[in-house]
Amino acid sequence: MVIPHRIAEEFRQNLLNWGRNNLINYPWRKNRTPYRVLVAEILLHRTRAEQVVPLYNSLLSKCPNIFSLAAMDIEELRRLLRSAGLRWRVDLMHRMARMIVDEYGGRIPERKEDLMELPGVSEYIASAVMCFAYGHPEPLLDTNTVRIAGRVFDIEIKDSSRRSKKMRELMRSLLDIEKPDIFNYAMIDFGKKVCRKRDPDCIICPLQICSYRRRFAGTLVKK
DNA sequence: ATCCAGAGGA
DNA sequence: TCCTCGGGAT
Repeated sequence: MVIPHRIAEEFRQNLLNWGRNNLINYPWRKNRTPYRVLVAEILLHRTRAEQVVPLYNSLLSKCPNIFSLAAMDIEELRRLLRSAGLRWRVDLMHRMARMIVDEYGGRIPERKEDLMELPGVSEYIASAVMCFAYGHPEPLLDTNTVRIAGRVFDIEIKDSSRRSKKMRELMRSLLDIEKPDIFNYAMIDFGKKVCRKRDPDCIICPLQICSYRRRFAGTLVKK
């Protein structure tokens, strides 16, 4: 699935323009050190962002850097993050912190291959750190961004599409090379606020080339 | 009941 | 290329 350059550019500019006034101001978007981005992305793993905010703040006050996280008592860490569920994720995060201290002297790797060697870190979290912390133009495939691409370009989306290489190349062709972080934030927030999974707000959608919109509008008229 | 800024294991 | 993990919000 190749998107014509002009269509991709139009999509890119429309999305960036929407993001200009609609990006959400999460705490992990303010001071984007590699450690803070990494911790946030792990907490955001299959967990709603609004639910992560208080946990992220309390975790960072307890563990302001990778060394304090690696030295943190595992039981205390489990208690701190209990309400987020996915308890095994806490153990992976702790193992990850110790590995970064032991093998990288406490510096978060800047190579994607190195990041993906860390426990609990795979394609998405590695790409997020590369983009948001280090400024590299990596596309992000998550539940929001894949859904948007599927609707806008009329591609059938399965749960496995997040790991699809073709979908990744499509997302890369849409990505804004100059502002990859803003583009990815805009994609995530647009998927959350407008192009929602349930009840998408097609009325205010600034993107004009979506086939899903036409189908949805049709059902609205019938009603 | 369904879904959530996915990753690990089979 | 399947499936499971998890508490919490809607």
